[in-house]
Formats: sequence, C-alpha cells, structure tokens
Amino acid sequence: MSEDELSKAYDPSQVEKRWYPHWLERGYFKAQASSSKPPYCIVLPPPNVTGSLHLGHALTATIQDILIRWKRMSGFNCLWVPGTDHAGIATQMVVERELQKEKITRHDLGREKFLERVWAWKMKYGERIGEQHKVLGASLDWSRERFTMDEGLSHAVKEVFVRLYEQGLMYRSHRLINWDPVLKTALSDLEVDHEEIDGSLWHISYPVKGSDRRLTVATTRPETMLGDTAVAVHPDDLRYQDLIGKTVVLPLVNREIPIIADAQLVNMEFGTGVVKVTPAHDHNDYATGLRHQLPMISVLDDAARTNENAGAYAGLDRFEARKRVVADLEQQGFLVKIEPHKLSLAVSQRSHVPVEPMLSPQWYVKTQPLAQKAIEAVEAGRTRFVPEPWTNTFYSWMHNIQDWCVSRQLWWGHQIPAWYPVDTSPKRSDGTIDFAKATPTVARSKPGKTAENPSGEWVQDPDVLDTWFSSGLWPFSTLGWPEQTEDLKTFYPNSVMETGHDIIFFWVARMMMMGLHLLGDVPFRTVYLHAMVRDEKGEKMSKTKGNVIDPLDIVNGQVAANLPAAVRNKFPQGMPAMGADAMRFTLAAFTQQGRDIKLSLERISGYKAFCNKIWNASRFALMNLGDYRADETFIKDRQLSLADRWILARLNKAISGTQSALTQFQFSDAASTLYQFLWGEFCDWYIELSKGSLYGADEEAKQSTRAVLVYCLDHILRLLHPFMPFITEEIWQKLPIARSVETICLAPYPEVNRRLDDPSAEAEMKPLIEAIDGLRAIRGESNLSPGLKLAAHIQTHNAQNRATLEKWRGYLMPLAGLSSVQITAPGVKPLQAAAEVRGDLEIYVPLAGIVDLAEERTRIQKEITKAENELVGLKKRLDNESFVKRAPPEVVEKDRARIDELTGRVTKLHDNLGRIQPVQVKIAPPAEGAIDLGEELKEELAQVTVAAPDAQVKEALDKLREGTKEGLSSKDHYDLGVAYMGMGLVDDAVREFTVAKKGDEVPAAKKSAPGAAPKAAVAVKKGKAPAKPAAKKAAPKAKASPKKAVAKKLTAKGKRK
RNA sequence: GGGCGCAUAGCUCAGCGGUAGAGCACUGCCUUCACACGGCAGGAGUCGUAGGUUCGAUCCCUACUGCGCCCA
Repeated sequence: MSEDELSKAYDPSQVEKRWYPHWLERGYFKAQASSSKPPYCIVLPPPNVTGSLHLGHALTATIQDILIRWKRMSGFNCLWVPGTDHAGIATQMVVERELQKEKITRHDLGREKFLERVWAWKMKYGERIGEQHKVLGASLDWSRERFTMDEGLSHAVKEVFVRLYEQGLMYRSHRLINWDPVLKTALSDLEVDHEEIDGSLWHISYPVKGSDRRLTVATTRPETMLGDTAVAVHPDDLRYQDLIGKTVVLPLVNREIPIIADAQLVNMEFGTGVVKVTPAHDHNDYATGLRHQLPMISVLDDAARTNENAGAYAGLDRFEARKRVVADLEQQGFLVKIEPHKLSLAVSQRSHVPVEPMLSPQWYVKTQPLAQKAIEAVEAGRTRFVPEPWTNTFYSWMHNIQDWCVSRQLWWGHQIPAWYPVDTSPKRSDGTIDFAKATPTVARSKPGKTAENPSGEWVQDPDVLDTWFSSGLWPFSTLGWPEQTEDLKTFYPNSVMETGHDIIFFWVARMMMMGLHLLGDVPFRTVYLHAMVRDEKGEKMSKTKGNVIDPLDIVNGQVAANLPAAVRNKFPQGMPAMGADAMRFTLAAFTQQGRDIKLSLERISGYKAFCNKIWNASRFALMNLGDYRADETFIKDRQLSLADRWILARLNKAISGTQSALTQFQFSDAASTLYQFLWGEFCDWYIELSKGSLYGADEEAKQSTRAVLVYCLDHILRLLHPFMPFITEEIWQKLPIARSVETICLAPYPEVNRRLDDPSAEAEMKPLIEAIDGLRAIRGESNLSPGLKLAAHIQTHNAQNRATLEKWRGYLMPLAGLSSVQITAPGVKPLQAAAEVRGDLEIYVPLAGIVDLAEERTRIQKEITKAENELVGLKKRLDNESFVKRAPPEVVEKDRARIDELTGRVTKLHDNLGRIQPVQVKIAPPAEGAIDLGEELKEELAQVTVAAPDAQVKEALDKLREGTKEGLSSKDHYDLGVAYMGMGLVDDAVREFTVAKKGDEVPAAKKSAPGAAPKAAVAVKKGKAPAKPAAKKAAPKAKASPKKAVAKKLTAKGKRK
C-alpha cells in the first residue's frame, strides 16, 4: 500500500495514538499571553485529582474541545486551561481508606505525615487525568496546567480569605451547622442531600408541672428529647393557651422546661399541635431557641454519641440512644403511640450517613452582598446562561442564598489563615488551645510578637477551607491572580464556562460571586450547562450498580473480564474499540437541551460506522485523483458539471448550518448537519455521480471532478475537525492541497461563501433525483434485482425537466440502473409497466420480458397463499377463548401483531400481482347511468400521441380487427375496449365501448378487490388531464409514495437550515 | 410544601400554528470495482389524557395523569 492509500477499513487505534504527541510537540495548543488575535478562553472544570475520568468528564471535554478547536480554527487566540482539584473530602477519604488497609488511622500518622501520603497519592493519580484527556484529543494548553493546591493558587486562596475578612465578608460564628459524624467535619448546606425515608413519629407525653395534664408532642427524633429546653404551642391554639408560660417536666431527665408560644415553629394542624424544642439538634428549633433565648444543650458529641449532658444515657451511639430512650419512655408510661411517618432525612453527600445538626464554631462567608452583584450582572446580560431556563434556577438560588460555611475539619486542603495566640488563648484540659473559645487573628502570614501574644507563638487554625472556596477562584486564580499577569489581562473574563448543571450552585454561582467581587467583572460571558450522562435506562452510573462505563474502554475497547457487570452483560465478548472520534461525535450528538443523556452504545457503533464512511469516501477520492494537485484556480472558475455545482451549493449550506449551530451551542444540530451532508449527499449522491466523469474520457471533466472532490473533502474535514480531531487530521494530511498551515488544527474553519450558492443547480438536480428515486422505488417494490438493467419511460409536461433529464441521462442511467430511457411528454403508456409518480414526472418500467411475468405471478401467488395459510392458523388460535385467556399476554399480543403484519403483506402482494397482470389497464366500467366512458376518454385520449405499435403488436391487432367478433358478449367488448385503450388505440377502444354499451349487459364496476383487478391503470394512471371523475376513479390508488428516502433526506436537510 | 423539566415511530430524541422528522433498531433484496462499519427499498406514530383559543393545534392556553430533577 502506497503512502497515499488508506486501508480498507478505518482503524481508530492506529490513527488516534499517533497524532496527539505530534500536536503537543508542535505546541499547537499553546495560547499566547498577548496576541493581535481576539482571545477565547475556557477553563476546564478541574476533575478531582484522585479520581479518574467518567463519561461526564468526557462530555465536558468533548464540548469544550469542540468550542476551542472551532474558535482556534476561526482565528482566535485560544486558551483552554487544564487542571485538577484537590477535592478535600473526597481525596482525604480515599487516602484514609488506604490507611485502613494498613490498619492505621490518619491520627496514628499525624497531620504532617498524613499530608505527605496524600501528596504522594496525588502525584500518582493526578497524571492519569491528563493522560485520559489526551486520549480524548482535548486540545488543552498543558503549559498552563494548574492544581488547586499549587503555590500560586494557595496564595490566591489566602489572599481572598484575608480580603474578605478585612471587608467584613468573612467571619467566625458559633451556630448550628450540618455535621458529618463519620467524617467529623462541618458541611455546607449544599453538601447535604435530602432523602425521603419511611420513619416513625413517636408521640410522647410530657407532664405539666403542678397539674395532672400532659402535653403530647410528636417527634421523629425521640433521643433528642434529652436536650429539650422547651415545648412550644401555637399562640392562637385555644387548647393550650392557658398553659403558655407554665412548665413541663421532661420525662427521663426530670428537667423542668417552659411551655412557650411560637407561631413560626408550630403548625396547629399537624400532630397534636405541641412541639418539643431542641435548639442544639434541629435547625428550626435552633431558630426558635434564638427567638426565645432558650438554653441550647448539646447531647451528642462529634461522633454523634450521647455525651455527658445525656446523663444516664451518655456514651451511646445516637441510634442506640434512640432505642433506649424509647424503651424507657414506654416502660415509664410516657410513650403514647408510634406512627409510621415519611420524612426527609438529611444525609451527607460524601459519607451518606445522616447529618447531625450540631453547635459549632465555623467560618462563614457573608454571601448576600456578593450574590446581589451576581444577580445584577446576569440581569444586565453580562453573563448569559445556555440553555436559558437555567437563568431562573440561578436567580432563585441567589435570592435565597444563606451564608456559606467554608471551614472543614479536615487536614487535606487550604489551612485557614487565622492564628491563635498561644499566650492568651483559653486552653482545654489537655493544655491545647480551645479553638471554640479562643479569638483568632486573620493574617496573610503568621503574626509575630504582639502585646497580646508577647511570646510570638501562634497556632494556626487547624481547619481547612471548603474545596469549592478554591474552585470558586478558578477562572482567575489559574491566570495568575492576584498578580496582574498578561494571561489575566488577556483571558479574563473567560469566554465560556461549560459544566454540568448539577454544579450551578456549588460552582458557577460561587465563581460569579468571587469574580465580580474580587475582579470587578464577571468571570465568564456565557455559561453553557450540559446534561448528566446516564446509562441506557436513564439510571445514574454508579459503581454499586455496575453500570459505570469508562470512556477509555469505549475508546480503546476492553476485554469482558475487565468490564463492570452490567456492561459485561451487554458485551459478553468484550467491548469493541470505538475510537475517541466516534465517542466524541456521539456525545456531541447527544447534547440535547434535556437534563439527561442516556448514552446508548449502539449509537456509538453508528458513529464508528460514520468514521468508516468518512474514511472510505476519502479513500475513494484519493484512489481516483490520478495526477491531480490542487492549484490556485477557484473551484467555481472551473468547467463544472451539474453535480459539481450542486454539491458545492450543498456544501455551502452545510457550512452555514454548522456555523450557525455552533454559534448557538447546538452541538447536536451541527453534528447532524455534517452527518447528513457527508453521508446523505456527498457519499450517496455526489460520489456516485462523479464516477461518470472520473471513469470517463473527458479529461477536463475528470480534473474538475477531482478538484471538487478534494475541495469538498478538505472542507468537510475541517468542518468535522472540532468533533473528530484524529481522523480528520489523518486524512487531511493526505489530500493533495496547498496548505498554509501544517496541521488541520490551525487550518481555517470553513465559512459560507456566497459564490458557492447555486439555486439553479439545486433546482436542476431535483428532477434527476426524483427520477432516480422513483425508479429505485419501482425496483424495490417490484422486487427487481439490483443488477437487472431496466428500460424506463419518463413522461412529463415540463419541457425544462425533459431537457434536464435528457442532458444528464448520464447521471440517470447508472444510478437508476437503466439500459435505456425514453423521455417524452405525457403520451402512450408502456404496457405491463410498473409506475411511479415523482413531482411532475411519470415514471414507467415495463416489466414484460424483463421478468418472467408468469413466473413472477406464480411466485407472488405462492407468497400470498403462504401468508394466508398462516393467517388462517393464527385466527383460529385467537378465536380459541382459552388460548386468549390463558396464554401469556405477550404471546397473544405477538400473534395479533403478526396478523396485522400478514394482512398488510397480503394486500401488498395483491397489489404487486395486479400490476403485472397480462392486460395492464384498469378502467372502471361505467356504472348504471354514468357518463359514457368511451366518449369521455376519447376526448382525453385524443391528446395522446399515439406511437406506432411495434410489428408484433400490429400484427396481433390487425388479426383482431379482421377476426370475427360474433358471439362476443357486451363484457367481452368492454374488456376489449379497455385493452385497446391501454395501447392508446383510441378509435378502436371507443368502438368497442360503444358496442358494449349497446348490449344489455354491462359488467358491474368492480371494486379493485385484490386479484380481481387484473387491469392496472397504466393509461390513465397518471394522465395529466383527468380531472374527470370517471378517470379519477379509474386511477389505482396511485402509489404516490411521497416519502422517498432520498427526497425525504434532501428535503429534511433543506429544512434543517 | 415551593419551583422547574419532560411526555412525538420499537429505542434515543429533533421539530413546534398549516397533510409528522432523524439516527439506531426492524423487514426485504443485493457481496455492484470507496465502504457489508456497505448499497437500494420498505413497514412503523389518533405527537400522554380532557377541554379551550383558531379557518386550522403535535405545536398556544387551562386542567389532569405519569415520569424525573432542584430547593425547603
């Protein structure tokens, strides 16, 4: 195989692995800090450093790479920043799990050693993310790769913390927070999920002090009663008004607590109308506690075990405590009843255990002022959400935003730049600083000796910042902020933020707030939010379900043994290698506006086939280029054929469709436009049409065709490049074109060129396509072998179309598989012909002599019999009541469906049979008192040009005319007239009709019952004048088959823009 | 409880006031010299239900049903 030739089938693994290293080596993806080109910047949402890429990441990378490559090719100075996120909780959990295998905890190691372990882990796995992106073809600028815990980014984080503190937007507060008792850290509201579960409602009676009344409260958490500091009723509730201000005695602990009135907490309608108040363990109760200055008693420790405040119940796990409390309440007669109850349980997003509301000192960002700026920026259109509906989601979150708890009791992360004086801070019993009570000093670096802390010894706040705090700075910290770097000046604001809609609050909102506050401008102009990738059933991919698909398994293939269970079931032989291009194209094609992407592996195979199609179309071109080399001549200045002009016009439409789709972030539209154009127009039509000149003798036509092939391929490849970077580069490099750049990555993205527009070429192609289309339909319907050459008759009143068809019969004949074609005005219709109508074309293919009609009739009859036999059996079975009743419904259903199918088939077969009956004319005879068919038709048929019958027919006719017609019935005369008419012998026909009419017996009009309609309607079938009812009735239900694959494809395409 | 989204061919989804579209899957024929990862043809949808607006509704409005998501 020579260097220019391509292998027969496309093998992505051979092609894809070659190019990325080459691109990298040449530095094509490197952005310029300053450039005369307009900037275009996207920062990659940083994946968790210890994770590996899943399909969501692949989708992210695909969409962003499409944008970046498109813009890069369009002349922008493109920067796409790669990086990873330290992912505090997730990473720490992973490493702790590793330690568990060694039977040690992080506390055994100590903070410093533990962090060394995490860094080691980061080094080991961080690289993998990068490698995976390279496999996907992501054109990231690796010279600017960042990690959220890099020195520079850490500096930014510290700077932001201090600035916010100085501005009064960062503060420390002791309040009720969400506590993860397993990870032992505070969580932000966003890191808590709410799950609907079946729980219970325990009704407990509290004796009213100094009375024999009891107040019954209903609670979902009986164990927290140990920390109750009040019971509340509604101030308007007449049942309890007299008790407000009195006290109840808390069962089990015998503590006296007040009965308070609170309209906010209590819903009179719900339960008993009495609520226990536990300010230290419930968010609503906490607010109530603040309103009423109630004591707040924590009864749980940081592991959610009961503490010393729980008295006799101290030292129990919260669930164990619940059991004990309930048992004792019951035993002591305080438990009234237990009801089943659905409740929403708050669980930690990370550890999945129920979150415990706990009182704790934490750092907060005051968000309202920041959110306000973000809202205003979006309202002013400075940042736009795509798809647009997310704008409202963003607003509603921003309007209701709560202060953001940013401190985490973890070791892995940015340690908070707050310092506690050793000299004066309150100490715990073990002599260490009691951070809950101490007062910190916030500073960019450790303070020195001060009056307050003369020793100069300071202890840094042990907590770290929420991972999203550093992520929130990503659009500018990656560009060097707080330094005023060239990168920052050039690429801030970023052009587009592209990410999943699930992190609009976590991330997008926070970047908006931080960017606006710290840099005074929005961090990005557009936010494009993509859907979530799910499995084929729409289920979330998760390890426990075994339905997680590794994108690299799709790209490279994977043996069955290494596939997760659910995937293995689908691919018992292992997953075939699809290639990154096919996977990217699939993902792009799936970017609908919906919220879920149900990834179907079949679709990927489909796009793999598309790759193969591109490959082979190119292969065809390259094999037929001969000595052709592109020169300076503009393509339209060549001597072009109709097909040449047509495909260039279509190409221009594809360019405009793709461009406009990309501009609107309609990736699936762009993909579909390109798919349709390449396959449905370029391959299905142009390549086929080009063969005439390529294999012909006209050297100039040959060279023009070659030029057009190359021109189209060059443009198609460039259009496709952002979607399929590898295969396009591979083929593009082989095209005999003059390249101004050495890689397709930098080649200009095609733009609409008005000079390629050619409405007249498109109009001229229309009848050709229609004719080929109709002829193919006849071939299909009549079951004619594809190899069989047909003699076609095409009739149309449209002289221009006749001329076109005549001129380009070189297109018509090979594509429709014709041996001959007669193009005439409407006139005599060929005998025993199958007919189709397309536009203003009547298309006929005489079947006599081409197929053995008798044999064909037998064959069809046999098929009918077979189908009818099966129908009889099926019907008999379904008539059997017990079968219908007892058989599995799906079996019955299947039989019914089969009946429908067979019925349709029988009808169709009868139709076919009718079409090839010996006498190919179907004219309904006049009904009683109807118009005189003979006369009616005479007028009509007079317009018909009668061709001279061939010798054989003439002889037969003459014999007939001479022969005696005595003894013929009226019906016989009628039939004879029909036959004459079918041959266009108007006078003979009229004579016979007249004779028939004189007779007393006129055959009744037959409904064209299948098989009983031996007269197909060639003559009048599509006669162009017949507005006459009789003639109309005569027309067989014209198989107008308006949906013809190609016509369909083409119109659909046209519509597509 | 509040908000949002979706419901169109077997599947995944476009479309969106004027006789329903794509890809895949399916059926039939064909190894034709770019491609069987192919060609040609074909079947398949009362566009969730019920009302309303309109000359006309899959599309607009209302209600309902079902599914999903977000927030509390």
